[in-house]
Amino acid sequence: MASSTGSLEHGGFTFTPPPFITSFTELLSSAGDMLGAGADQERSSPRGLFHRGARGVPKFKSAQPPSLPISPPPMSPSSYFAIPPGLSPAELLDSPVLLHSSSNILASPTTGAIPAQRFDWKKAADLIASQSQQDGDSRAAAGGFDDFSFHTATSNAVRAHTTTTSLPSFEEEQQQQVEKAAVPSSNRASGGGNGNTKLEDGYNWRKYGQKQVKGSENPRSYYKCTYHSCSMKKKVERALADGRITQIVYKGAHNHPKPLSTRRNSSGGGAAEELQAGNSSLSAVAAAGCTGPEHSGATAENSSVTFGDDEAENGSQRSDGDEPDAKRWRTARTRAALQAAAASRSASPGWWSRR
DNA sequence: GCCGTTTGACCATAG
DNA sequence: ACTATGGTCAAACGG
Repeated sequence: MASSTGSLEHGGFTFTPPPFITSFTELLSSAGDMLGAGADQERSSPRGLFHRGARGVPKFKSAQPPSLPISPPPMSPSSYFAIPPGLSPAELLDSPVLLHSSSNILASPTTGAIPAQRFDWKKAADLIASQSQQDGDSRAAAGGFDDFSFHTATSNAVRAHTTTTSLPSFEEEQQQQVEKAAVPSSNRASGGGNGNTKLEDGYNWRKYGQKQVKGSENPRSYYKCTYHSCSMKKKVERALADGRITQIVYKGAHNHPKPLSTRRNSSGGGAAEELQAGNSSLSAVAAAGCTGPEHSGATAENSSVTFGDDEAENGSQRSDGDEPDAKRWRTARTRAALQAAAASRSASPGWWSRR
């Protein structure tokens, strides 16, 4: 649905990208481009800004050179970000807004952690200004974002953005969100068995792979939502140096509400606690659709669901959280694995022939 | 024993 | 057909 590239609205807070921005990645890439990265785009991204993924669907590909920090446009952040009257900063902490910071974009992906206290707008502006000068690139002018603004909204849940310029792929079931973030490594899941896999978005994730991707010095981790039958996945790129997350790409959609955060996992506070403590950090959101992936069955087709509803849903959701589901899922998976193993022992092809 | 991460290998797709 | 690359799997490992 067209809304997948449309406005973001949450709790009276709306983000409407300009028509020329067909995806947040593009937006983010544009930021990099404006910093002079454009000339290196092809080099840093062998397959271009977007590369073709499976089934010919354009997939996100960051054009950001590995060492180039994502920076905000050289304009006053306040020009496109403002807290609507009646909306407290605390509420914003749970709103899927997009913010830029000097080296990252602050936002809430699906839940929205906005460590506002960590963000220094002036610093960001100064940085971008200096970088623009350094590059001598006129594209760094703020004009590119003139049409880019946050709007405060009053109520209506979803204002489906009926732009007709959305990419077909975004109209399909899969939604991808790209986040650029800077997350203190101390907040990250601490390897081993008890890592907090909730990260900051309130969902439970299980890491199922890691790769060193071409064109980036940062390893990319692959996560799946542990919720039973949820197809949501995300890719997280983390800086080797400090462990900060440099990019998060969401793929798919949650088919369940956000799990309750009242339960603490073995590693300490849950996502909610982290958020409230303000030391978590997912920073940017770039929802490919106006619905967050957390919406039940939120496909691009039925994305006219409200974030507000989601929040309400989260507050009153059933008590069986996702942990049991995760366990069930795990158990089922283990069982399946055992069965497969048994089968392979009797038959012959190994696990590698599963496909 | 449970549960999540790590890691090497395999597969799919694009060029 | 071949190569490069990204995505996924699952055994091994560790807390």
